Amino acid sequence: MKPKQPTDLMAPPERPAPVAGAAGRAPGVLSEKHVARLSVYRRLLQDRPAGAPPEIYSHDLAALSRSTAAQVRRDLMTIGFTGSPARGYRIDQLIEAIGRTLDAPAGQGAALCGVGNLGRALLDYFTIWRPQLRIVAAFDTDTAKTGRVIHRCRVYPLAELEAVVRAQGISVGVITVPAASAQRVAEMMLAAGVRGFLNFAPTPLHLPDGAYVEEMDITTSMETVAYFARHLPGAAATEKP
Amino acid sequence: MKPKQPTDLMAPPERPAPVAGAAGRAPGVLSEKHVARLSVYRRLLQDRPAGAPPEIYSHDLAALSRSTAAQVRRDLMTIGFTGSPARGYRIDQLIEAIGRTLDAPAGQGAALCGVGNLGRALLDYFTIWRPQLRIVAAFDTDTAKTGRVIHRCRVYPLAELEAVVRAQGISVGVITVPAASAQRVAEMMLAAGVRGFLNFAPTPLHLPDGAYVEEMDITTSMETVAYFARHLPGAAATEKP
DNA sequence: CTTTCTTTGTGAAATGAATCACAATGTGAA
DNA sequence: TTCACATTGTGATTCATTTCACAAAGAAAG
Ligand SMILES: NC(=O)c1ccc[n+]([C@@H]2O[C@H](COP(=O)([O-])OP(=O)(O)OC[C@H]3O[C@@H](n4cnc5c(N)ncnc54)[C@H](O)[C@@H]3O)[C@@H](O)[C@H]2O)c1
Ligand SMILES: NC(=O)c1ccc[n+]([C@@H]2O[C@H](COP(=O)([O-])OP(=O)(O)OC[C@H]3O[C@@H](n4cnc5c(N)ncnc54)[C@H](O)[C@@H]3O)[C@@H](O)[C@H]2O)c1
Repeated sequence: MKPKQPTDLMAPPERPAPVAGAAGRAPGVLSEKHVARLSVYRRLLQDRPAGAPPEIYSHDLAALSRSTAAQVRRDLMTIGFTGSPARGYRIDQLIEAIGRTLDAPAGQGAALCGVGNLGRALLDYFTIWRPQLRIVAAFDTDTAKTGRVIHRCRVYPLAELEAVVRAQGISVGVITVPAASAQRVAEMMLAAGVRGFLNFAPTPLHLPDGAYVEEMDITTSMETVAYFARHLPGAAATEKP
Repeated sequence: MKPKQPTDLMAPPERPAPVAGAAGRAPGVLSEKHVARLSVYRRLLQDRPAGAPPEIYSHDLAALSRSTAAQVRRDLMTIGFTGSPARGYRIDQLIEAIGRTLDAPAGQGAALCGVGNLGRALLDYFTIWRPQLRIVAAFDTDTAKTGRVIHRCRVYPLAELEAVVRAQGISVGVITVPAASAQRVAEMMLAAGVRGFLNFAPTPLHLPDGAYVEEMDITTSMETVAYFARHLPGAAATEKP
């Protein structure tokens, strides 16, 4: 009946507890929500049609991104970007300012582990990607897949992970291996110097502080959507009457 | 200089504003966060090894799911599930209780639109899926893909969407078409009766209240991970010195 | 030049979510 | 049977995020 963790001899009762991907942010570092919204703003602004005006108001950017005008202004405030009351925000400058915050000046490399159905789709998707953040190496245990180049990305055997990650200074890892291997592969990447993880396997990763993990849990997202499809205001619930 | 939205003649200044997928929840309906965590709890409990004990403590479930014991207890409280102070929570009963909350008693059908790289990977992934929530139809404009059966799922031409969705009472839509088509395809699905959307296209969908949308923005997730890989406490930032 | 707009930037307030902390519970050991 | 103790359930509290609301700015019209 003893608990696994015997009430931590001399620490306060309940665990310090990780909230999001990693431990509490350092000062001056944005929150996950801010970063995510800035990423969306930038993409929407970059995707604008050619003839569009060179400025934009907070409420127009809000409408594009399903946000609110106040939220947009707050977000831009956090990166110290200012506009003019009469003309709004300069789009080209805003894109650049977001880039200064989000992008690594010298670029950043990512590695993908598990070149299966999903891994190949992602490799394809990210080839058409800006040089600031690219998948520069892939790894798999299947010898039918290693040694080849898929979607311009070389696929290495897993044994070479440490060497390749170190040599290329890769800091981001994308995990698309079966659930049973995800934890082990993540630890290998961490040991090789990877600091940020995007995990598609349906198992939460357990990594120490000093690693940031984002769970892309498609199963949970699907279940969430299904739940709200039934519980929306005015939904007669898809249940037998 | 006139704004697109002329300060809403008689509504309060700034828009009511959608926060998450849809409008404010009805009373008695869980929050997105609660639903997402419950989904994770259930999957972790179902995936337990055979010999594991039939009960679990909040702090053990918390450790599995990267949550906290207090959080777990709160979540179970919201669905009215109770355990015993001495033995914890009965796992079989808990799985069932979560199912009563998350699953539609009569099952729920989903449709996938866009059978490309990502769409095929998802079809494959969701074939091995419990009957409570299944992808029962796929749609594409490419005649090379329609008429066939991929991963046990029939692929229909887009023109048949309305008829098939209505006939099968499909309530969930998965969007994996190119960004330029996403909004149009979503509107078709909505018109046919789909209420919940999982959008993989890198453009936010604009649907009226009465639809729930979850954006699976892989690009943004990737940029977020890259950002925190550089800004973790103790990260020397991947920038040239 | 002055008036009339609309918008920005931002303290202050409101809302929402996570955490704390502890009384109540009940089990197993003595 | 009684004691000791780890865990549950939950009100209260803290923390984070969003929204409100308004002073300040500046362009256009008269
Ligand atoms: N396919 C999807 O749409 C989808 C959706 C959500 C989640 N996922 C998850 O993503 C992961 C991959 O899915 P998939 O459909 O691509 O599976 P898959 O079986 O097609 O691909 C897995 C790949 O990983 C490789 N692999 C296995 N063990 C490995 C190891 N230890 N190191 C390196 N490579 C290894 C295999 O050789 C294979 O190429 C799974 O965890 C799955 O649950 C997939
Ligand atoms: N591949 C990935 O890993 C990935 C990652 C993130 C986001 N996405 C997004 O998901 C979407 C699909 O990506 P993909 O790589 O599978 O692209 P893809 O080009 O391989 O597939 C697109 C499919 O949609 C079909 N299609 C096109 N227009 C259609 C329409 N109006 N109605 C129905 N079907 C239509 C095409 O025939 C094709 O089969 C894109 O929006 C992409 O940006 C993909």
